[in-house]
Amino acid sequence: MKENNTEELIKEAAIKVFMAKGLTGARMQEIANEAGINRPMLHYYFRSKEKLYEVVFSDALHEIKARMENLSQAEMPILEKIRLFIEGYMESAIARPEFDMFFMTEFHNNKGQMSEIIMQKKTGNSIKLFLIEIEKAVQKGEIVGEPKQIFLNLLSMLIFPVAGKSMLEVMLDYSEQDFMELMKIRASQIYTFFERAVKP
Amino acid sequence: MKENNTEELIKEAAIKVFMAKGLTGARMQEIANEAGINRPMLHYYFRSKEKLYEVVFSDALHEIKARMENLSQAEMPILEKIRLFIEGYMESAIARPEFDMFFMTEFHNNKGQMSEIIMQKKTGNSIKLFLIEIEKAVQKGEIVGEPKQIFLNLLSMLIFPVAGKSMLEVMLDYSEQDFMELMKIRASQIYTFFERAVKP
DNA sequence: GTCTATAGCTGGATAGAC
DNA sequence: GTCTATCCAGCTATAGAC
Repeated sequence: MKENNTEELIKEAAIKVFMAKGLTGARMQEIANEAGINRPMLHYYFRSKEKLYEVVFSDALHEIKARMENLSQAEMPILEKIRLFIEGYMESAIARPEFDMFFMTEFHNNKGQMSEIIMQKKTGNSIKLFLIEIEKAVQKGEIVGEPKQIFLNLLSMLIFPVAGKSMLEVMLDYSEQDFMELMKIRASQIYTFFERAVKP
Repeated sequence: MKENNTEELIKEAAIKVFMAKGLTGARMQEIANEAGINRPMLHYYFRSKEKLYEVVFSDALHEIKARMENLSQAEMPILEKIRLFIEGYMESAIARPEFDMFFMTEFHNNKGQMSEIIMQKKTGNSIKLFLIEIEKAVQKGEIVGEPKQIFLNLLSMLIFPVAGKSMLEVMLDYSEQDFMELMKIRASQIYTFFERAVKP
């Protein structure tokens, strides 16, 4: 049963290194060290660096997709839906804060390929659906503002502080702990801010 | 006078390639192609890949620093100061949208080194000063909210859409032009949204 | 200053013993 | 399945002619 164990060990190590350094920045030696094994083992289990990366990527995509699909389809006021979405997103983001920056980098370095993947897996649909719901709510007068822009504001407030963790820690002179304190209350803070900004 | 010309040509090409692929992802050959010269010329002018990167980095830092120091020190209502800051930031960001993502990546890959640079150049100070101004304004009752969080919301709305350009274009199925349309009206949209959210 | 040719190294991948 | 030794491609960097 050592198979599963080593394979899992490698994957965890690979997540850590690839998320931190990216595909080109990561070194197979570093992943091997992190996993406490030697380089040839990586190839034994995953054949090549690219293949290993693909596995890590596709696991992460699965989780990010779930994070984005947190919008309830039930009948309820738009602000209540958004409140639930914010809470779901932040909960997931606190558990795996590396993923936000990882995907921003992926899109940046690899726009074409990402576009194909998103189209295939229809991950973009849930986003567009969300936007449409906001448009309807604005038309009905439930909330006020320019739909695309307020949606962009919501996404920004959710994603940026998580993706920009390192940047903020340096700029604001925060420790990892200060940052986590900020994140814990963030869901409710975003909601309050957003609600004030869009309430008629 | 060909010196200046070629040197500038290389720098522009290097900005383009480094910003898109990062230090490890960029290839000297690609920079040479982009500049319309051959590889040895890059070394003739800048000695090494690292040195060339440092030049590009330090130019970009200079501009980003200016972008962040747009907060007027004159006596005026906090919301007016913020309005001017938003406008200044967006104007600069539209001219050089690559820089936002570049620095997020730099901080992410290189937190320790970035921390040293920021401390030396005191770029962090203007950020902290901004935060203090917001704290004062909240105390005086000019605006309402948790200072750190509303500041974070403002930064998010400014930086994320620019840094996440590629991500948003794919997710929302936007062309480069759709995106630019969105950005043009963004400064005033952010201000309106922010004002509604923090006005007592 | 600009080019061609080439040295030299880093790091991914594999052969083969155990 | 795991390790040591080794190969080889890709890339940075430089020597040297013009």
